[in-house]
Amino acid sequence: MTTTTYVILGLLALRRWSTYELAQQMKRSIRYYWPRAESHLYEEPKKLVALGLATATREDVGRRPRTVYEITEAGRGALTAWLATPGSGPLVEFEGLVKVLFAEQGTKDQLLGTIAAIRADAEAAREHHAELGTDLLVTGGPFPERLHVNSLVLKFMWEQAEAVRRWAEWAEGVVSEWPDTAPRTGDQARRVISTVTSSTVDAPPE
Amino acid sequence: MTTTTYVILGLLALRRWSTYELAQQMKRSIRYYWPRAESHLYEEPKKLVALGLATATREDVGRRPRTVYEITEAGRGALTAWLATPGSGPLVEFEGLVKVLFAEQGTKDQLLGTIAAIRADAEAAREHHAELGTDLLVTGGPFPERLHVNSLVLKFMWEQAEAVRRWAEWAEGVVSEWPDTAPRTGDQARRVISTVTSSTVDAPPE
DNA sequence: TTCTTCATGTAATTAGTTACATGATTGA
DNA sequence: TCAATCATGTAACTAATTACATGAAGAA
Repeated sequence: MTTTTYVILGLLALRRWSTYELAQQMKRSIRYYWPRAESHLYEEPKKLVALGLATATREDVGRRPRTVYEITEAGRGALTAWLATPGSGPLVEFEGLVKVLFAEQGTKDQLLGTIAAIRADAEAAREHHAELGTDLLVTGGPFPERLHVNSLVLKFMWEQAEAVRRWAEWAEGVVSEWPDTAPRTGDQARRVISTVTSSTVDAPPE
Repeated sequence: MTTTTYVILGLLALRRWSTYELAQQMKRSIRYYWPRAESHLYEEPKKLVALGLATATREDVGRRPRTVYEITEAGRGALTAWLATPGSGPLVEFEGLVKVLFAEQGTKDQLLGTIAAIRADAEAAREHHAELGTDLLVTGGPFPERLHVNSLVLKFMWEQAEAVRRWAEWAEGVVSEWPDTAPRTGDQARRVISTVTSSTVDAPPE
């Protein structure tokens, strides 16, 4: 049982889904904090069936079969048990930031390009979350009775995207004042770092 | 060549390292945005050598051999070329948030425990970044001439951790007012969501 | 001397990805 | 009726992890 398996199990606790529907639902928001390849999702629920936590039903669409999954009582028990231990904190993989770290090996334009891409990315994510929010407000979404938990998650995602966007905007300003990316004595860098170390006790900046 | 390979290559551009030193350096900060198992780092530089981007030197410590790697000119070229294309945006994997999403399948205490763990995690990360910052200010770090790029990266990491911490604090307040985690009509949730959707044009909240 | 921690890897396993394949449906 | 897209998977591959092993150095 991986976290991915429990994600499927959690969705199955809400209703029965075909695998394709599960994949679509993941696209809607979960993939932003639990990203998995679509094709992988066709494999995962089989584990649940093998463990007796879900049942699979073969249905026919034309001549073509599809599989619909349903949670069992044992499945609900396993899900509740899993919720008892706090999960791991956010794990971030950020290639763009690696490129910022080694920016002196490249040109200033390359660095500005890297930061601009980060910003565009963050803006797109923020837009997506805002649209999802609008949909939840207007239609209530597929599970209107779950708005209370959905709002917690949505707010988190939006704040994350916004934090990235703000950083990128700030970094663009800083870097654009540099003559190039060459090593230098770090007077400005010192000021930046001291805002970080001191704001641990002070109020957040900006 | 994966991003991990380029991370090693980037470090080799700064000086020669033994594999153990590379692993230690990754622990210092890079693993917060490019996390890899320590043992994996012993395999990765071999690829660089095979491609002619680095050279390996066997040295002896007692009867025991160790490998020290050095970048080649071809390696510097490959690194610069890699910096030309903007990398991918932040990829987040956050099991804790999945547990928040399915919180109605568990108890209110479980949810509060999950959020508390997220907060503790974020506070620890923030502390680590602040300590790293202090070290950079006091000693200059191993590469004082690189303070300008290091400050960009450090600020990003700190802001991320702080955003998570703020969210967790806020979520604790919200959830503690709930009677339980059961599904409900979402008046409060609606207010939360509308701050998200509207603040896309307005100023950031709080 | 013994224990612990530092230092340096190897081997086995696995979770996950990319690439591919193909039937069903719908709109032009 | 043709093309595009929706829907449903399978197969092959690989990047990365966990678990293990062991020598060196320093502390008790």
